[in-house]
Amino acid sequence: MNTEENEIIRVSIVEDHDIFRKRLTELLHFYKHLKVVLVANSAEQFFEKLGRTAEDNFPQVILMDIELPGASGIEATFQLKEKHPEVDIIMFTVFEDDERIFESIQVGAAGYLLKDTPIDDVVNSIKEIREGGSPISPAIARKLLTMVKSGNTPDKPAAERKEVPFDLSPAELNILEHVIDGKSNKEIAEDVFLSPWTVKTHIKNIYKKMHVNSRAAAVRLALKRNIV
Amino acid sequence: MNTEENEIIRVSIVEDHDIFRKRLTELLHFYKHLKVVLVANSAEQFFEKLGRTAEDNFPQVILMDIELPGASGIEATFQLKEKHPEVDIIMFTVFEDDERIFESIQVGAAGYLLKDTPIDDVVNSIKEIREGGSPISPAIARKLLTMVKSGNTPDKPAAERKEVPFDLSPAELNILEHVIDGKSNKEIAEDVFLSPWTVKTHIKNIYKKMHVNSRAAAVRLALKRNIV
DNA sequence: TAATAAATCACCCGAACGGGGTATTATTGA
DNA sequence: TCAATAATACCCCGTTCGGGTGATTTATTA
Repeated sequence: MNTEENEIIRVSIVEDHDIFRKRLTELLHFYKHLKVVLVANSAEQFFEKLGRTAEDNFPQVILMDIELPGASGIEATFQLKEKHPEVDIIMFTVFEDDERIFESIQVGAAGYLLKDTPIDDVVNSIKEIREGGSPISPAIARKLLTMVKSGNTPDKPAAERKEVPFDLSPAELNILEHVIDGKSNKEIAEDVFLSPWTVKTHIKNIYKKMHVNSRAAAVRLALKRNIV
Repeated sequence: MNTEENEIIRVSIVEDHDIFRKRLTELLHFYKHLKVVLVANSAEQFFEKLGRTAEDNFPQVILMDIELPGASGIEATFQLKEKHPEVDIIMFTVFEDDERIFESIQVGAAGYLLKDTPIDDVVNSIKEIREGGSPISPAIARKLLTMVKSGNTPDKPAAERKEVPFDLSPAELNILEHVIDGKSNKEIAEDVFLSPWTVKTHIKNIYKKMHVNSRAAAVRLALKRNIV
């Protein structure tokens, strides 16, 4: 779409495994149309460094490990996409985990590669994703096909996909449901036997966790992601 | 699963394009672990020949052209799977057609390959499908990924995705979408080039039609009923 | 046990919301 | 053609919301 032949693509690597991260960084340095602008070993460090990054050095493509200590790569991807939807994210994993593929797609990752993908393919994927593509390892593609066949799709059954995103507390989850029902804080307070102030506090915390700032947005997100 | 190293796999080809069919047949003959037991140029001929096939010569894997004259390859796959669910079917196509991918999967095809797939990959796919895999061309895998991302899944039939309850006017529908996006009246007004007062009036009318009295409730109803 | 985190309650403020009106134009359709 | 119906715009008023700040209590766990 927007890639000139010799444009330099700014790449970022988020990976906790020291050796893997170093080797990958070194390898990418051999490709002169790529520039590794930011390397982090955790989501926290990534965001911390990102905050100190100048606009013209902002990463365009991020290779994100799906298994990160602390905030997972999926959570990090979600947060990043909220703020910077224009950034392309490729998830990296050693696993062919069903759930995580869909989760990654849902939070906005466009690509999904196994860690043993040959470096040339990784580099091609970076280019491809910049052009609007969705690079994906063949092994994962097959998995995906199987999932689609069995109807195990993300928008579908709530029953089969049970986990709770945004790690909302039980109380928060409960209150969120009331919000979805269109109730006011006062009404909710009466229902759950809490002070309206407390309900309000909970809702503020829910907003923070979900990265929204209104009831409508919270309802939409909650329903879209089936957390009710 | 059930493949011994030197088992001979019986393969069938259903393809109306004469030259392509012949070339493919010839190519497969070079692989001694494959045996082309049945070649047809249409679904009708295929079933006709199949009826006269002895049990011990029954095809185990079928390479089926998706674009057949008369009954399509999808229709043929459906019928064949009814009678012989144990047969593995790989759909062959020159197109990367969205609908057909899902249709093929739905009727029971396990693999989906582009016709320009290198012969070696075709042969590998035949082996793979016998082992319970789902061979798929990378280009198609990407398409599939995009489809899953956009939620354009076959399980949500196109029909029920479209209906518009509450007979909201186009303007109201438009504004409702903005509400679902969590926007304020003022923001919506700017987006749709209307006065905030007008937006408010519209929203009040939307509430009346939907029998709700808050944004959150409207969002929930709209999403539950797929108005958007 | 000491430090931390989570849950609860409280207050202020400005902005946005929802509900009740009224009025002016099209547009249409009987 | 004339009446009904949208669509548009505006006002008032009381309520609710969202954000910021901070206190107290209760697990939790390091």
